[in-house]
Amino acid sequence: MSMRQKKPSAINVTVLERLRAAGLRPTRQRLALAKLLFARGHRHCSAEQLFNEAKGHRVDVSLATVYNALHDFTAKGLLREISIDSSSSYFDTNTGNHHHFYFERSGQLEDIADDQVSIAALPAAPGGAEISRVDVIIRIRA
Amino acid sequence: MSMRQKKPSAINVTVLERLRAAGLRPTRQRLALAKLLFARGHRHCSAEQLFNEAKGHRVDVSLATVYNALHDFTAKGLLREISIDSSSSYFDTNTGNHHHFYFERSGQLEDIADDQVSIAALPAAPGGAEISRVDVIIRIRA
DNA sequence: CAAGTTGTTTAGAATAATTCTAATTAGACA
DNA sequence: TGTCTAATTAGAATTATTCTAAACAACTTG
Repeated sequence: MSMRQKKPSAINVTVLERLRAAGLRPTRQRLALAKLLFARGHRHCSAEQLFNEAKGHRVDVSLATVYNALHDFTAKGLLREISIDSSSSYFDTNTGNHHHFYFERSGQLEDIADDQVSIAALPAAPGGAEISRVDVIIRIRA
Repeated sequence: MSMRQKKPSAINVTVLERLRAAGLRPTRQRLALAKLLFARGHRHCSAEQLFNEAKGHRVDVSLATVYNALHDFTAKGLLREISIDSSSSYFDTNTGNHHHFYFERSGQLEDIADDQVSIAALPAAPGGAEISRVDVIIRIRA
């Protein structure tokens, strides 16, 4: 009967279902992190950012768990990993086809819808190999 | 009169001139590294790779110097830095407009000439900001 | 619902890439 | 040549990330 016993809200249910559907055990930590990631619209997030956010929300997880969760989510297609800057990588909750603006000054990323960029004349992959994806990054200086 | 006294070859002269033109003091180490980088066609290279190559050629440089030189060369427009993989960055001797194939299996990069990829309908940068460059990376799985 | 199995979490150590520090060395130019 | 200043260096420090091995918790079965 304590306040600690949460009744499952809509967001909790959908997040839980997403984890299960992906074949990931919905543990406390994964649920909490997924909720932070997927609660509202799409977002870009580094491991460190998510870790700090979790701390802010009194979610007690280790940094190792954050890395594990991000990689597990990525492996199951719930996230997409982007590396623009060799100093750290970002995880994008938008896993569909799309591209990015990268603001060099702030290190921020912004999505560009797939249909905003049209690539004509993509060269064939050498040796008929399979293209796993095409990333377009538009770097903004100022 | 010793063998140690090298007479400047064509490549040495051009490399020396390139450094001077870029406003970089042509020190022994920078000359040796630039020679390795620019001797023949374009190439992609990590700091570690260049360091090992230097060792193989009995060029006695520290890893810190390799990093310094690569960053100095990049700052002066002699190289372009690319980060595809958050685990390490590559430096490309081709500083003109062009794009890349990235072979996920081997970690190798291959240039794609600018005219092989045509991007139509680039979105305007938010707030009229200046685009510093557009990178297209085609990832090859197999 | 108790026990067992397996997948997860964790703190902390370990690693890898890169940068920093402070002392030494060496181009440039008078 | 001597002086000035930038470049080099070894090694320590830092940062992002991964590993390790033990503790734990989710699912399953009895």
